[in-house]
Amino acid sequence: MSLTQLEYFVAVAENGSVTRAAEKCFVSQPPMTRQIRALEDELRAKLFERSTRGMQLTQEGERLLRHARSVLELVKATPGVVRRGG
Amino acid sequence: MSLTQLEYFVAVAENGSVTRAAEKCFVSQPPMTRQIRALEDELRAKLFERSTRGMQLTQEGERLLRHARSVLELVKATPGVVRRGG
DNA sequence: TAAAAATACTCCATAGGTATTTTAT
DNA sequence: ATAAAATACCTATGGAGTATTTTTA
Repeated sequence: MSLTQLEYFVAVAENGSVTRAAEKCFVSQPPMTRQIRALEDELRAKLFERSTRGMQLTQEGERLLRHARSVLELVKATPGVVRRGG
Repeated sequence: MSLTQLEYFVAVAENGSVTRAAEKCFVSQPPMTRQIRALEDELRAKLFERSTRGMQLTQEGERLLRHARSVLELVKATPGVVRRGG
């Protein structure tokens, strides 16, 4: 698992679509699709239902979404923690 | 910042030495040295004092150590969160 | 002078890009 | 028929290895 995968995952969840998430993240669609699948493979969990309308979170995906946001928040706080304590 | 960098950083902090930390992590010493420096560069913080006796955490390093452990704990909990909720 | 970290370089794994195909509505 | 995801293939960035040099106690 990488922080990039968590970022991509949150973006797809928030946009309901790999295509739109990829635009927001300034990457192309295929790498983002691959990272999402790699994350699903590693966690042995189906995170989204796919359709031509986009990507719909599963129950497991919903749980990962909350958790991933916590991780990314913590990471984002790192520079402040290092200088000012936390 | 990457999870690997945080793992390497914690290993160096715990072992007081890049050389020993590298052995524990089954990587060689130069990559680990480089990742630690990259982390210092990105955070614009000196994390260790270097000497021939090894690496000694600075104040900023001490703060990062606590924080990095939190991040890695959270990441480690991910598979459980996804299946059983968290 | 001996230990540890730092550097130079090479190589390879993998992340990302473009083009295309598949799928589902 | 179309809009989205998935796949195939290629490229390039960066992470890791070996050999060596620099540093400092």
